Amino acid sequence: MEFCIVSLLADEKIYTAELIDRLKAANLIVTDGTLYPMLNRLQKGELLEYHWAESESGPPRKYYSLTDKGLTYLNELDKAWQDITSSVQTIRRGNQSE
Amino acid sequence: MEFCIVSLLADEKIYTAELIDRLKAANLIVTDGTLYPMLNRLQKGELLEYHWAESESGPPRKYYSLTDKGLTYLNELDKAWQDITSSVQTIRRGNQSE
DNA sequence: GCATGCTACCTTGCGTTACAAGGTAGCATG
DNA sequence: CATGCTACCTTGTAACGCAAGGTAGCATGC
Repeated sequence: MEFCIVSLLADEKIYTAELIDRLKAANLIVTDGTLYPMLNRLQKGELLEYHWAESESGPPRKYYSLTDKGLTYLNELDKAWQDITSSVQTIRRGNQSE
Repeated sequence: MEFCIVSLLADEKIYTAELIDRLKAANLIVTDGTLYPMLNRLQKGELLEYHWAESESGPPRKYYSLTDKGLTYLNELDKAWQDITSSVQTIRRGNQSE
């Protein structure tokens, strides 16, 4: 999940509702109660930063973007994800019989 | 994790220490404190069954195997895993830029 | 200009999962 | 028969995602 968030923020400044929409478009259902704590945590870890921007219709929004540190972190997550999928593939390869 | 366990038990009767070895061989590190509760849970859900078998050197072992219900469950997990990897791929595909 | 509603932010409590640590007991070995 | 190894299992802890609920800005309609 974190991997997906950080990945989406890699080259775009997005606020929470947009994030949810992007994830939904990829068939990943998440609620805002999941994202807000995660975004705050990542921001406190200096992996994300944000700036306020006014909305045309409603209250202002927090647009998040990746810091340099966050970019490094993304590369680690990317590697970790590759390791996991590779491991699962290894497990599954031995058991094609079902 | 559950997916890996169920997958490994699909065509072999294995006991816990062997399971840990197979997972380790695929670069997945798990402790027995993780597996025992999981195996008991799956067995209570009638997804796994076990039989005792004596060891040549030490106490008897519980050899687990998949039930029919467990096989159905494995197919669900397999589909779920494919969905997730597909979703992550979609997310990543839009962000090759870093 | 005030009430209503929508949007966006955030918090709290719950269930689940994986781990570390510790505990019991069978069996073999010297 | 004492020691050690193996195998089983439990307990407490931390992290994660979700559901539900809560605050507050801004727009809209009367």
